[in-house]
Amino acid sequence: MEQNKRTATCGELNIGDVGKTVILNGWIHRNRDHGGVHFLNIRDRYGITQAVIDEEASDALKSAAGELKMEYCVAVTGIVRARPEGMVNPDMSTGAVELSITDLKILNTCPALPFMIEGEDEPNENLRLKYRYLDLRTEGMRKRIELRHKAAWAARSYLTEQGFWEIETPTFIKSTPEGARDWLVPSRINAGKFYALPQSPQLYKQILMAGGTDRYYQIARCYRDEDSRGDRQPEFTQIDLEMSFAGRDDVLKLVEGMMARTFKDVLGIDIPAPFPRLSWRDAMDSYGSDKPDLRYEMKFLDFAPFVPASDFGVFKSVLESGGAVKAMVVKGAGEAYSRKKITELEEEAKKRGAKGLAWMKVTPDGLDGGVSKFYGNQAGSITEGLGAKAGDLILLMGADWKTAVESLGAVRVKLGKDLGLADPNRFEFCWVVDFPLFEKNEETGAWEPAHHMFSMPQDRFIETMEEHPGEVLGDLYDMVLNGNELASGSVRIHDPAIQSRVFDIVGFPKDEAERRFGFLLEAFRYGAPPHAGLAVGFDRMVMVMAKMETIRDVIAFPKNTQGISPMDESPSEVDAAQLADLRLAIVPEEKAE
RNA sequence: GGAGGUGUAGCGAAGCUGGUUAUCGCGCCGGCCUGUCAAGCCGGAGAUCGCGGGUUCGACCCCCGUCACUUCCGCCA
Repeated sequence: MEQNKRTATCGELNIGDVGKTVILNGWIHRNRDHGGVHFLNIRDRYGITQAVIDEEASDALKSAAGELKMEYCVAVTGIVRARPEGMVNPDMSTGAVELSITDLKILNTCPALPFMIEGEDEPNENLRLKYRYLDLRTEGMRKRIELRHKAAWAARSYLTEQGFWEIETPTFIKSTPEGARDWLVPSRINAGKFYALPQSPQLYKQILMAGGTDRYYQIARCYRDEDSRGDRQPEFTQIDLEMSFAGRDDVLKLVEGMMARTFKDVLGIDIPAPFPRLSWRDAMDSYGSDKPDLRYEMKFLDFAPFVPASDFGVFKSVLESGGAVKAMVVKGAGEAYSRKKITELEEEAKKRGAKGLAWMKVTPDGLDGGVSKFYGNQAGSITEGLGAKAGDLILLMGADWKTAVESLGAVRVKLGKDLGLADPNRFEFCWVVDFPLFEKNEETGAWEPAHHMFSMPQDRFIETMEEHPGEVLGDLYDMVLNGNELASGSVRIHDPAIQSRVFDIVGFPKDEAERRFGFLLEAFRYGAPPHAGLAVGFDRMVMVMAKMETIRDVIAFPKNTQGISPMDESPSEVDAAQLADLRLAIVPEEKAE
């Protein structure tokens, strides 16, 4: 008798199953009691199936069904039957059939819900996080978690086929000065000493290369004690990889293949490779960002040629002091952008240090509004030079080069959003390469590593890099997708002599280097191979694939922006005995600095 | 560390320029209903308007402070 019944999922039943007796395990998604006939939508991970208790059902069954509330966990047994003529629901994958219930078992009950599963209104995020187990029952979360799994699976398959080994590296490590703050873990056995949680497996993967591993990857949890953002969590996941006897182009080619494979397997989308490459300088100069969104054009143009012949003093003095004047043409925005909306754009620019944002509109008769009175006499050559047409808005930014491009870049991003230029269905990858290796700290005047201290200067700079550190370009590369920095990597230094010179340039004391990561430098002395690698921000990648705005929506149990998990209320205080064990004491707030 | 936004029944929102019995939808509770699928109809309960202070005859509304959430800047190789 039992062999005639089988467990089915709520997503699989269709017209071919008519006549079968099946058991559905799931949750009461919707409950529609019509008095005579009673409909139940049973939901599980696979879908929703309508189950029916007919007028003719036994009183026992009817009264059991009367107990049901939303999200009760149930096992229903019944016979699959075709829905009556005209009752097929074309919006449901199982809409041609329904289950005529013969037996109903309540596996667990559920109180009134804090929010409805798949309700008309989305509850606020903190409530979703507090009841994440309910949120995970929604189709959206379920699909995103599935997508994440598939993306990890695709990456793993690809890298395995390419000869990579997945190797786990420690998550209790030595604190290293990498820029971001380390999370610290106190050691009980070695009281007074701390492990750090890794910001990335960087040092270990380089040591794996020294260990002859050749090709390593890891889907690695990383930890950074910095303020949260929509795309930043205190713990996050990277696809971390490293290759020996490889240079930049080997890594880029491999990762292009990995992206193509992942997008094909998960979304069925063909990603054309190779990806366009932009130098850091060109990316900044044309888009004002080292992670440009290439789904829309709006490249910056040089406005300097038009400055000398005008009386607009601001731009003149900018050029005299060695700055830049950049123009951006916003197609067809002349009408839509009132003074008020332009002020909003200006605010965006001011956040990045700009003093203002100049503008003018192109009309059939020339230039109008804003600074047009200074440039009207050059209207023809300006519109021609910038490729602007009647109806366009011209935005102008003058400042030192960095401030000019970065602030206009912020305006470009805001326009992209406001005007809906960023098509969510497009995926535009690019590489940004040739980053400067060193950056001057404006306050101290000291040279600092722009990325980290283990990245290789490009060959042509090595011999003389001490002379002009600011001009040295590194073998560094970022992968960018739709304005998101999705991956970052570099060719690493494997030569202790070069490493030592880099330490000198950034003023990193030898003895401290020895103390902090002497083990790595030591490893390099023992025939370490040249190597290069990269790490993909896995959460961000999945976020973009899922067309979400925040990585919290693609992480099963994220922290909120305050670093708190509303569900389990971590972080929490610990009791005195635990602290005593660790020989730690809490400094009262008023005494702390 | 800084700037902006939000906070009104379990949930999502409305509440105008200071005077309302604080409104609506969903959910919840009770009743009716043989075909719904966001079921429908009738009835009901449920709100110290985030918290504290102030101005005022009178505050959801104005002011000050504070807390929470959130976006952005700083920060984040």
